[in-house]
Amino acid sequence: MQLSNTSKYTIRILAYMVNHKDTGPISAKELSENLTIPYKFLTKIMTELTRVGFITSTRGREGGFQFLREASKITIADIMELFNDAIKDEACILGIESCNSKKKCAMHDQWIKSKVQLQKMFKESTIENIAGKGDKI
Amino acid sequence: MQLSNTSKYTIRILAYMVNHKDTGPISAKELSENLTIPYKFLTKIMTELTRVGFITSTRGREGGFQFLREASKITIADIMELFNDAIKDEACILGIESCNSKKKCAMHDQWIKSKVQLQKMFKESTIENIAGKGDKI
DNA sequence: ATTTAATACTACTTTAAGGTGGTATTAAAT
DNA sequence: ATTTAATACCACCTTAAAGTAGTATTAAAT
Repeated sequence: MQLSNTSKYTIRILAYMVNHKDTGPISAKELSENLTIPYKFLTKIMTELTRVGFITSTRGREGGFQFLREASKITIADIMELFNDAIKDEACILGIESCNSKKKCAMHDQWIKSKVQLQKMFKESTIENIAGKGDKI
Repeated sequence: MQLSNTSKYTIRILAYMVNHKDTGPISAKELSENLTIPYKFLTKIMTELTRVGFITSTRGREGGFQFLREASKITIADIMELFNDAIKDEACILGIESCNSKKKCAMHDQWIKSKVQLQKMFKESTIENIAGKGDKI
């Protein structure tokens, strides 16, 4: 019952990028060192984030990554979606295919309540608005 | 962001057992067939549930499994705990070791709210009280 | 006693996530 | 032109969860 490492890393990466967006492209090296994320794994993530258009990359010396989509338009839910980590509407907590409001699993009602609240939270949390919060850790 | 298959299976198994507790021991075969859980994987789970004292087993013909601990004393949180699936109090959603109320990660406040609600839900849901609910699916 | 139907145990295979290594490509700085 | 510091790509390794296979043990029914 937790996020994938890939989603966790991505959130921290993008939040870091918001907090350092004035000084030109940010390199994978800087991100890896400051966020203690394995370099090679991080570059794989960055390439993917570039591919889907969250960020752009500039190759070569002085290159790195910058936002393409506005940070206020990227939600935690978007990131979870990207890495197949999302809580889908139809997802049954007991993994039952045919579970829905007409034919419920044993935990349906409890779970619906929690699920809606979680989904809302993840959807309302944008990279922009979390980046300012929290301490530098 | 979901339960492990092992936890999902266990919840369904124990709920089924509550709903069929009058007719003596329930065999792994019956559980496997009625819940469409792979037989061999299910027996592994049953052995574990026996080992930790949720249920007892009787070997040999006419044998099977029965509750040892009362179903009203087994919560979803207990099951998640057993299979290393629990949402621990100190668990940071971004996976940061040193994250706590004094030194917060960027998502700390949002997550705390959801986390508390989830933990409460899982703790208050006992096998006994979910077993009666839902449709037979 | 033997058969049958059950659990228990041990070891293996498969799958997906997480992580690593090496090389090609790119572009600024020299 | 060459060096240097960056991303991109491709293939591999590791780990843990999920699932499978075979055999030993147990006890009721015959």
